[in-house]
Amino acid sequence: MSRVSELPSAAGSPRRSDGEATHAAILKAAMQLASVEGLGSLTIGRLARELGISKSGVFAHFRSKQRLQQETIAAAEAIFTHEVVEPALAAPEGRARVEALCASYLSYVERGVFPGGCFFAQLLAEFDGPSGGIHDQVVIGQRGWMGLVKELIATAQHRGELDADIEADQLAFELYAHLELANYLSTLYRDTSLLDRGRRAVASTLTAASPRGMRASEEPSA
Amino acid sequence: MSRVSELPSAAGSPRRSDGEATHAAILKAAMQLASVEGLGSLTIGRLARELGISKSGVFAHFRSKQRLQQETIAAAEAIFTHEVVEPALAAPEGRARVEALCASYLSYVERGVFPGGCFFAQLLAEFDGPSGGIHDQVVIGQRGWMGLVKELIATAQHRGELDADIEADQLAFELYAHLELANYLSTLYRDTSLLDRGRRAVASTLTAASPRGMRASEEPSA
DNA sequence: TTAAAAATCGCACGGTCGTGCTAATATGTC
DNA sequence: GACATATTAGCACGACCGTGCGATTTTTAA
Repeated sequence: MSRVSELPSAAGSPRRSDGEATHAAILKAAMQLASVEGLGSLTIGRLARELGISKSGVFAHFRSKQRLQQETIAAAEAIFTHEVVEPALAAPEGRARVEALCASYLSYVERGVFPGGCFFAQLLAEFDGPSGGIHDQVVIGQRGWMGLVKELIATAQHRGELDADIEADQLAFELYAHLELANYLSTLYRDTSLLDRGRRAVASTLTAASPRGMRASEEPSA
Repeated sequence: MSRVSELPSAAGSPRRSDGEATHAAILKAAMQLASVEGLGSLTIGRLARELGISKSGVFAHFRSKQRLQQETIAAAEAIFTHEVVEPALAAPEGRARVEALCASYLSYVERGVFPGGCFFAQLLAEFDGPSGGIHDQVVIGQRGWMGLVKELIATAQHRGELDADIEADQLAFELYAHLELANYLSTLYRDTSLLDRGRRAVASTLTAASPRGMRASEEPSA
């Protein structure tokens, strides 16, 4: 579970403890840098400079730049899962869990888990062009996120807590859109209060998706 | 009106016709490249290679890379205004104009006016960090767009075509969010049918924002 | 304690970047 | 047609990029 950075390397290499620490330190710096300036401006020389080690010292840990990028994404995924997905799954199944996921995402942006806002929103915009292997990795991650949102919505619908006549895909799109733009604007303007627009948008979208007959009172607890 | 690329150069230089043509060709290629791979990977050498002219030939037209970036953004703004804003302003004032703006934006993405989707969505994500002068230019452009959406909404509210109790800023945020995500996803998956999610999201948001008493029938013409 | 191997460094390579400088060439004006 | 000058090419520079290689240092297991 906690062994994240094990892409297919595995076998004949007993890692040394100091090496593992450096490896982790590099990935941490890489995630911060990439979340602010994008994976594209993630540079081996720059990481080395910032960490006070040599370029070769950094390079030796990933034997190509692509590998460094992949591991950075994987490490960020682990953090995202821990900071956003797991807290939401702790909420009771159904509509509450949908709300928890949205709240959890906005809080993750607000707390500055990554200094440049949501790590994956950055990726989404950066690799919309077919830029090789990274593009596919981004698509897979995106699909997973969208799938999760949709799944939680569908469950809420089965429980009668959201209008079952609304396509889950469509509702997922709308919630996702609010989360993303809240992230972008709050990052661009460096103003976390903009996240409240996202919160209100999520709330009003969910209100509009309440099952028929449960309307008229706009909010359950306002 | 059509003289776009006149940043403060103006005075003592009567441009020659061939030079002006090259200048325009460079900007065209620059916009295409930047919309697909971002302003960051806009490179003088690469532009030269693609256009079959020398690096110095490109460089001479903008006397710094920053200037090239600024002019590229300015040129893209002109196209955006022509392709999105002006058609919307041709629609009758009020709610219709709000709908026209959203439709016009999504159509602009769909038609592939820029090969990498919306030029400014790319910028929004790329310069969320404080990366110098370009950042400010992006903020200004963003503010202008958001202001336009908000203004059209406010007008529709004054005319009683949208619920005046909803904050115009909030409604603008929600519509904008749908447009942006539709752009991102359709670009990422290279599937323009994803834009229909945006269209439906816009429609349902506007329906939910209809003035009180005009509800119950979900769509005016469905 | 010693030996194997992992971690790190220093150095070098070819490539591309942005940017100057000078020289050749094309255009538009008188 | 000639002259001024805008345009473009050619070349060089220093900086940084990713990547390889050998030497050195540090950890760890026998």
